Amino acid sequence: MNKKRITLKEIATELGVSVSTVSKSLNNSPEIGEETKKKVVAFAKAHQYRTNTIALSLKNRKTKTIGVIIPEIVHYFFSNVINGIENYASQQGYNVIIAVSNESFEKEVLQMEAMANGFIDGIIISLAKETLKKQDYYHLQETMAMGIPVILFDRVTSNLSCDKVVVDDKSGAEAATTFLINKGRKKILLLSTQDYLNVGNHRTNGYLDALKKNGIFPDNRLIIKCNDQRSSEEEMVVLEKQIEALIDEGVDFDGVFAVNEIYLAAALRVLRAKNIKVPEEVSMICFTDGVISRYTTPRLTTVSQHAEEMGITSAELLIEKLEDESSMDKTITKIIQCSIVEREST
Amino acid sequence: MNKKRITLKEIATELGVSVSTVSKSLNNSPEIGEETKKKVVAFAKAHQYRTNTIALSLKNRKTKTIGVIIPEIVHYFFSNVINGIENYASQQGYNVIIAVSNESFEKEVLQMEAMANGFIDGIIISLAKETLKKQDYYHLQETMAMGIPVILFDRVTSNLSCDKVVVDDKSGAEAATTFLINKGRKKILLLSTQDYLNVGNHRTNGYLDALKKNGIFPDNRLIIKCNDQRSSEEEMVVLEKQIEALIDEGVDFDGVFAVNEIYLAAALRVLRAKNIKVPEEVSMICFTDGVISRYTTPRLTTVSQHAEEMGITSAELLIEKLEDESSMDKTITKIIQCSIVEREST
DNA sequence: AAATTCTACTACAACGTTTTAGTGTTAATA
DNA sequence: TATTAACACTAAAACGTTGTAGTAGAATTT
Repeated sequence: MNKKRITLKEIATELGVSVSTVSKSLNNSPEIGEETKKKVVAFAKAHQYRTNTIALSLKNRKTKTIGVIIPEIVHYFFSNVINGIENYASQQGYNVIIAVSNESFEKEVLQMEAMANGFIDGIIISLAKETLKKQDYYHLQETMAMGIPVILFDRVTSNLSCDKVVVDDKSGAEAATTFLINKGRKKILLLSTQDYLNVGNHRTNGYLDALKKNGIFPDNRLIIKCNDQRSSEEEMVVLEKQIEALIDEGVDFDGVFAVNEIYLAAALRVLRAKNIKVPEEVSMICFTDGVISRYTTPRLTTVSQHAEEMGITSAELLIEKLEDESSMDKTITKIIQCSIVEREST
Repeated sequence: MNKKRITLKEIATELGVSVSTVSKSLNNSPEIGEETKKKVVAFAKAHQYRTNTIALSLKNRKTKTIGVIIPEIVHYFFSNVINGIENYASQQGYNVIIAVSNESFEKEVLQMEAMANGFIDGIIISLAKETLKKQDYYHLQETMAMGIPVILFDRVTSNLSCDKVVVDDKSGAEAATTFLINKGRKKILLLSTQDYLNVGNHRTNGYLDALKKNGIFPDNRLIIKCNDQRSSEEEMVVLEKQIEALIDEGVDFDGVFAVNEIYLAAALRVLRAKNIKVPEEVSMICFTDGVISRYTTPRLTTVSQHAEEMGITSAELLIEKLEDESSMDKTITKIIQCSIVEREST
């Protein structure tokens, strides 16, 4: 029960030397004689001296801690990004503080302020849906003005001038759609989100481009834009009903492209209920290479966004900004390419 | 571009008063005259004064930050626990630092040391598989000896005397098994883990107890203990092969109880391939009320461990220890009851 | 008028480090 | 022998707060 950690001062008085001597000995400074150094180091080890990081931070104005704000943590993509960030950061001697905005603008602002006042050297953030809808970025501008570097990932905005890491959503969607077309599919159902989410927007554009390049005229009845509500459970029921209605109305399709695996899983459930064979009759592909895709029957072909790589890249960008003063001025946007993971649904 | 935050000292010289006057004014101390207070507060607001948390932490020896170490973050259960912790903590004005042990003993020790030397007031941890196998808890004892409160959750050990939050795994498993028995099933396949994971152990015992209480003699061929390897992808292939072999050998079963949803999803794939109807011919239930269970066909009936509640409870326990000195001596173990979420697989 | 109490402040130590600028010795150089 | 250099160390400031103790001057009491 040592309760209290020993300090430099205590070691100093105990050993009859000055505080500076102790500090320098422990930092192996050439100013101190070998004898003394040995003595101090031995004593420190024996008493389990651990340098007080807080005092250090106060002195250096660096905390070696980076803050991450994400919309959700129970989420395959975001938890993978965190994983990447945490991996790279801890390897570089940085701690990671996590905050969750829960897709709420207000909470995002609160969390951001808490962080900016707190222990962090820089922030990595993916914007909440509400923030994107509101287009209010004052809290971000404020922390940037305080000299705190901010990295935006995935959910970004062009209204902010800072480093960004994004997925090449459009070309990923184009590739996915083209993938289905190359399998001979022409009537491809798109399950997307509302347009204010740039993610959904880009993916829809990629889909349309792929059709155009292949001389297929888009059919509006085959484009469903899900109304992203808070409760995804209910959202799914609505989506399933929509797809069912489509089939009942006799709208025909031979492929499905969804902007996330949940939407595609919902579609798959409907098709199975209707006894439509996948992939024979309908070929399916989606964004988010998550857990669901691996455990449905058939397993889903997906577009992987390389979430972990995004995390690592974001952390790299931030830590470079933190360690190299001169990198503060320029802002970089890194684009992560998607890749298709083929499974049984195509 | 304010770059640097204003300090008390700067406000003081600017206003021609002392630093203490500024500090006291901002803390609304009665020692200071109303006039001066107003002046200081106005100036501070105008210059966006934000108190420096690090200096405060150094002074108070409190960081208002709690550390969480989990085996994995891309994991439905753990990310939900984090969610609970983060929610409660941020509501109580605490920050949350996350570290991932990746199921490795070595990394757990490293992370623990980093945290103990760092910015945290207390630690919430779920032990890595390797740690449980090794049964080496020195790093935990050491940080506890330093006076840092530690809360263990889910993956706990009786060798450590500290607060714990656990799921009632045994009775949850018993309830799940009984649930199948009540549906008229007698030959229930158990998919569990190696015994050194107390979690798997408890659940196996719950399963056996349920059988015994219902006068069913356990069949060893119906108990599969998966070898938990690093790569869960390969692990699944092995498990699927095992189940397939079982069926091919003519070992008959009419129910499956798995200790997590991945195992059950694997089983479901095999049954579908063999054209065995779920739930008509085989009734299925598993632990982990995660995303997979909601999107398979049929949806899986599960035992929910109330992960978020575990997180909240852990955070409550820790914060109480931090804020109330007198609570430091006694150690509490909180047991979270499971509950069954019935879906289509039973 | 002298003593006491308020009022409205200020000075300074402390939290635990690191770092810059010394300060005596002793050894080497001119 | 006087000067300089090297060595091994110490003192003190600084990082930004807060809280305790102290201090003028005014107001009140005796």
